[in-house]
Amino acid sequence: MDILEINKILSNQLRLNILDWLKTPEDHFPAHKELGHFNDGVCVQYIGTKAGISQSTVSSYLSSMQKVGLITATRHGKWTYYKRNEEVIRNYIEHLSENL
Amino acid sequence: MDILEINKILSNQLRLNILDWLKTPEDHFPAHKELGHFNDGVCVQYIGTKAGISQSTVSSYLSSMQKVGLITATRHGKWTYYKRNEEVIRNYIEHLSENL
DNA sequence: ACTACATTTCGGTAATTATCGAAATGTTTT
DNA sequence: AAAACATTTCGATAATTACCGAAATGTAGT
Repeated sequence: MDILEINKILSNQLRLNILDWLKTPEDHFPAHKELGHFNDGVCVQYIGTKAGISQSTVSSYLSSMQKVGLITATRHGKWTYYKRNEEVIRNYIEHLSENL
Repeated sequence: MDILEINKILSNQLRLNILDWLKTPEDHFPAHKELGHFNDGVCVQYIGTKAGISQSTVSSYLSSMQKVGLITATRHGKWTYYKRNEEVIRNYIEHLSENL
């Protein structure tokens, strides 16, 4: 668990927003046409549109977030879906409680 | 409580170190000649020396940390002593638990 | 294996943060 | 109120991060 890296990721408002939106995808994104559910989260395109940033930027944000474990990626057909990794998030906070 | 600002401050290793050292000053700093205790924390000079950064840099770090409330400053004679503000730190973590 | 479309990677520039030394300012004690 | 010393503020430059558009790559269905 690289606390410093996670903190860096959490020091950007857009990335905080993304993490927040992913808590309740149904409140922030249209249901995906093909899947009709959010079991594996939300696809890159929807997140980028919502955030108002380019595909390349959102992709880079998401992969950095995935790298430290905050979110997980699942591929369904053409799309990659991202969702929160609640366990890692919980661990992170737990770690802060003990060490900050 | 400005979570984003606090996260930014916590995304620097040196500032994390400072916060850590201030948990047990007696383990990391010499007892101050004039005071002989750490009730109000540690002076800027000692922290800067320990961190290996210039006075201006450490001063800027400390004031940014104070600005968001993570530490408090107390002046004793010629020196300004800084110590952790445990309440704010606890609140921050509590806030993360509920909102991250 | 080609098309159509989604996603990622690759340079590139603008904005922010890191960090310094020097100058300015504050405090205590003469 | 001047000396001696501590601390903060003020530019300046190096390093990092924020983003973008274009090119490259991956995938599903012809």
